[in-house]
Amino acid sequence: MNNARDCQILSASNVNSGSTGLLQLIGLKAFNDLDPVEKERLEGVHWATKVIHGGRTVFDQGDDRQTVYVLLSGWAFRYQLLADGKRQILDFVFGGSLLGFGACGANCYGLETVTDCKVALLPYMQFRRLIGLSPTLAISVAERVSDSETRAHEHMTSLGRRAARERIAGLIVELVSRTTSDGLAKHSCRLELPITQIMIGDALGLSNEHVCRILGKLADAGTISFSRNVLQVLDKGALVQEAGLEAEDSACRAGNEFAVAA
Amino acid sequence: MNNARDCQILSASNVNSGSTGLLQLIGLKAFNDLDPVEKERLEGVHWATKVIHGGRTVFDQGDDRQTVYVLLSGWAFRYQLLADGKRQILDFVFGGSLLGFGACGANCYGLETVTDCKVALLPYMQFRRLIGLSPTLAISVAERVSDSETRAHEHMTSLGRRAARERIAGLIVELVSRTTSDGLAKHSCRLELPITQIMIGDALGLSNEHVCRILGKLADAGTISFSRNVLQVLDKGALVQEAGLEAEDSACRAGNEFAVAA
DNA sequence: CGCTCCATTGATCCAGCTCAAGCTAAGTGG
DNA sequence: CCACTTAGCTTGAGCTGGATCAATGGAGCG
Repeated sequence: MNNARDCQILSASNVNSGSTGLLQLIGLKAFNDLDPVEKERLEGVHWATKVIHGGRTVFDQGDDRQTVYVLLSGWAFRYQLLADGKRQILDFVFGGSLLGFGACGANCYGLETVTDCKVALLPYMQFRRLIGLSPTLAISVAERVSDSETRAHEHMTSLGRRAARERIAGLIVELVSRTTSDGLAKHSCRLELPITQIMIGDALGLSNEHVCRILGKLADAGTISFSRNVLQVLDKGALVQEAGLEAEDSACRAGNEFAVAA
Repeated sequence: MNNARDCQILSASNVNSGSTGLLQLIGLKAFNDLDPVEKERLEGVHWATKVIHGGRTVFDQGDDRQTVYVLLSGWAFRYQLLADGKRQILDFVFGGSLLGFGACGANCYGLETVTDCKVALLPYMQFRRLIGLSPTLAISVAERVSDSETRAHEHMTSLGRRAARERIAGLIVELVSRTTSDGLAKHSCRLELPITQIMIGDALGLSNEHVCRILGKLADAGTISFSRNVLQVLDKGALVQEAGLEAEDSACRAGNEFAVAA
């Protein structure tokens, strides 16, 4: 998906691969701007990397925090399960996401891969110590978490106050805008979404049957097509309108506008 | 509500009142453990404090970030509005909450006071610079945001996958456990909740009529009573069961278990 | 080839919404 | 002190969006 981005970052730098996770977190520019002391500290840490196959549970809700992951490539999702087996997908994550970090001692969500995923990882306590030594990293972490919180808030609003059709259109808009850098601008686009309708349902609080019906209706209307994991947005404007966005939310999209002018 | 806690913190310290916001953020213990350099930096910053009356909008969704607030006492809530006027309350906040912080340039939610609120505040850019100078503060911020994200995730799961009755019971359990230090333990308790049924509905994605009916049913069952802003939990066990919790979620409750052993 | 997972379509049902109306209580101004 | 207003609570009746149940049809895969 956005492996392209990873490769760029990797090829643009001459850092040893043990710092890949770090780079994903703070970005190449911030890394180059680091003061020498901090840079040395951060570079001294070796991040393990590993590939996890698709459809695997990386950790479960309730597990003790042992590891912090930075997703380098591939798709995964975070979820919570209820006693009766119902599942809520909290969000879909891909390149750059920080996973497994949190204030309390246990993970409050599970993580499952969708496609094969490359991850960088660090023992939790080591990561913890590291952010105490590097303000730049600490700020990046705060920002990552804040981004994710913002996404959670948008998602909550959809679940609580939007109809099924709006939720689905909204999710598509979100995924397109997060996975492509230019998808937002174009009238139409084509994009591989490795997720099932069941996952869409679990993310949006809908049954898979209903998701299917509504995707069908959106297709009938000529707004999108979605089959065999290939999504085509045929009419961006109509889709955004279906999502009930447009006016609002345009506010919070951009990345880190505030550089830290220390 | 938990003014008690504030007062404790204030009286236990001999710090000038300009640091109140800071103390709420990082806690008294962490403050005393600070290394001298960092402590001096943090103490050099004067936080303004101010009282905002109940029922006021502090900032709107979409407003530029200008100020970071730390809520010292009182109740408020964060919300998002849709084009058609529907409102989603993201969460209720009270003493200790960090508000208005985020990675993007504009606030993604609005903030409205419920009761009169005392807040400590700092210009956004100044706060930004400050966390760049103090890893301890940066970590606190990351943890605050992470706590809030965790709450958002729980809330999302309720909205997406739980029935109205479970959502309402769950919200009550959450509020009781967040506002009291011992309410969790007792079989029954009494507590002033300054929120309306309309707010409960907007938080849980329900109509106020439905909230009313279900509160009535929970009262009929002898689980709670709620009138004139006074909530009584009569049967804690039954309430928790109604919420469909118990097994899960016990995991993520405690505060900061990981001290930074640098 | 058979298994399993997912998508699709139809039929039925119900939780929660909407609309409507009356009630209570706290202001508020004369 | 009372009339009037306003905001929130309560209750009833009917409707509907989306769930549930059931059955069928691919499609990858061991």
